[in-house]
Amino acid sequence: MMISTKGRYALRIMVDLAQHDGEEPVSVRAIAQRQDISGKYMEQIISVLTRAGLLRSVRGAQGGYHLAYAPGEITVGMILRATEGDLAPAECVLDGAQHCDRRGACPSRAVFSKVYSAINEVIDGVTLLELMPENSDSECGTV
Amino acid sequence: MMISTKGRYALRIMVDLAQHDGEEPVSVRAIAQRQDISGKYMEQIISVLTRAGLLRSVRGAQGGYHLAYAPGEITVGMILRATEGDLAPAECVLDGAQHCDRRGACPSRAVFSKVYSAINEVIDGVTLLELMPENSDSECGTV
DNA sequence: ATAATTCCTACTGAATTCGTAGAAAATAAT
DNA sequence: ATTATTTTCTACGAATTCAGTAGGAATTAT
Repeated sequence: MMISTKGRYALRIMVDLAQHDGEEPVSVRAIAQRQDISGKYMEQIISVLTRAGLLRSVRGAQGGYHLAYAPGEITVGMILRATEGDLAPAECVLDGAQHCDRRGACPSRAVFSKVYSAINEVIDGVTLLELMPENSDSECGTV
Repeated sequence: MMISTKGRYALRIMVDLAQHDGEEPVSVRAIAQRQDISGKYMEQIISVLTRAGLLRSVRGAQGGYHLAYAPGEITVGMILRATEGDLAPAECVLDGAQHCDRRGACPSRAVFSKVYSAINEVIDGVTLLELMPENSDSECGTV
């Protein structure tokens, strides 16, 4: 179980915003109600997404959030990396094995590297556009 | 960062045992010294691997552990699943979306499913044999 | 018997996760 | 100008997981 609710909520939030792309900014409260997520918790997740540059905010009354890019330009990878951090199965994959001083015995690194690549290929290959229910071919519960 | 030391240690333990395959059983202490891992902690990890059927134990003095199968028949997937649990990015991937009552909005599931498959393909495709340093083409530090 | 070893279970400190809570700052509406 | 709405920031807390430590019971070669 490696992707926490933070990342999963982030995906739902982004899809929700994608569905209101081009309209007026959407408030935290509106998303929270639709998605049935704690508004206060969502606030923090949205703030991460905003700081990561994936969302733009409009402050004040009637304010809210909207996507910083078109749904087709935002990948699942961007969203998950912003909220969950890099999805590397081990540190050595990220830092180029700085502390891999295992006296030659470094069995895991090659596998972890492959896993890392495989994950990234998937999540960087899917955009918000494909995640939107109207474009999705696999409805929930039917598959 | 999703694979904890438990899983990483397990891999090192299994490789260590693979290198002593066919010899007398190897004690926890011996592996702990070679791998520089807390013996007491290793004990718990080894016990998991044993209960999972990947190791056989020999009790009493001069006892220890050895692989339950040939190195070529034990995959990284078996080891990681035994120690880390299933490497599913989300529950819905595992249980067939029992509690996926998201009023139709289930964007994440398809991606998570793909990630899951990609991970499994990698870890089920590598055996202990390939992880052994003498068979490994990518030495630590050189890649 | 004794020493070596697996086996079992409980505990702990630190970190992470999933929120709650409150208040400050900005802004549209009135 | 005041008010209501909304973002923004920061701190706190309960539950869980991680990475070990600790101690002793059971088993067996010597």
